[in-house]
Amino acid sequence: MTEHVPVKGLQRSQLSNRTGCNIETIRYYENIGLMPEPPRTSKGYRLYDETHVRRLRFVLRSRELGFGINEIRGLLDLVDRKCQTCAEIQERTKPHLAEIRAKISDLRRIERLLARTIAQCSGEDVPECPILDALVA
Amino acid sequence: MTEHVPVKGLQRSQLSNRTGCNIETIRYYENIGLMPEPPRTSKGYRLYDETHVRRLRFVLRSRELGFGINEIRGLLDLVDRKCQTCAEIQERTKPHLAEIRAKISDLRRIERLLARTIAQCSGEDVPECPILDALVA
DNA sequence: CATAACTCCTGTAGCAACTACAGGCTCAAG
DNA sequence: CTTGAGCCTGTAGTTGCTACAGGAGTTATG
Repeated sequence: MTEHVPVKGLQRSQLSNRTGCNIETIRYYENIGLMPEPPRTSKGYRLYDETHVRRLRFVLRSRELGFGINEIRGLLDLVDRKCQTCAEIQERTKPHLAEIRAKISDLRRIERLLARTIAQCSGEDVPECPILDALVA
Repeated sequence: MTEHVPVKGLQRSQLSNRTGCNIETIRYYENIGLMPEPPRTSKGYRLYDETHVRRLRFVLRSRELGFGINEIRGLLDLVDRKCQTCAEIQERTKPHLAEIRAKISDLRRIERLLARTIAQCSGEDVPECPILDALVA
């Protein structure tokens, strides 16, 4: 009369499939407190539900948008406290956007430099490449 | 009659100052084989010279351009073998440029998304922010 | 019903590319 | 001669995962 079949709920692999999140990463997010500890079966298996799916999607989406773990922690805080306002969210998001724009312009600078250098390179079988010269200089 | 004054050469802090490289990073680069082991004084102090300055500058410049440690190892290999050709260098550099361009377009996608979302946000003191909605959806 | 194959559990080690610290010497100056 | 700086070493921490080892439970097939 033991209930060895999960009455309802998703196991880790199912949550993984639903969200596309690596199965090990789920446990990792739990360990660092981004995901709440789910209830367990009598044998200790994790049992997730739709709230976990939503929360994990939130986390994954935020990561995709380049938020760091701590930034996400902050966003989740706002969500959990349920007293978020547009103003608060903007406050967190705008500096992040600024960071991303800074990264983009960094990379574009690098791109221009690299492209220019490669263009100077004959691509022939001769030694003394202008790319290396640019690196050494 | 012991020579306790370094006859010639730079200590770690001086190499650090000349190149702007963090002093601990220098030892790190030595450990992983990007920098050669320098000669030592009788008491074990490292003694660098101008070749080390040049090599470290090469490494730092390459890092700035976004090359990973292993890519730099490859470039240094070419330099050391002294048989590099333009063609070889281009071969290593072009895929790297492609990577950087890919990163840029990723970031720009994120930037557009984030900027659009923030624009929808009233910035007022009301709850239910479209940014969070975008994240949850 | 036995056994193989699968999933789950835990803790821990590894990746990049550093950075920082602890504990011990050496060295130059006052 | 003592003080403080700078050097030495090995090791741990950082961020965001990913992967493995070793054990327990569960499912499928003969």
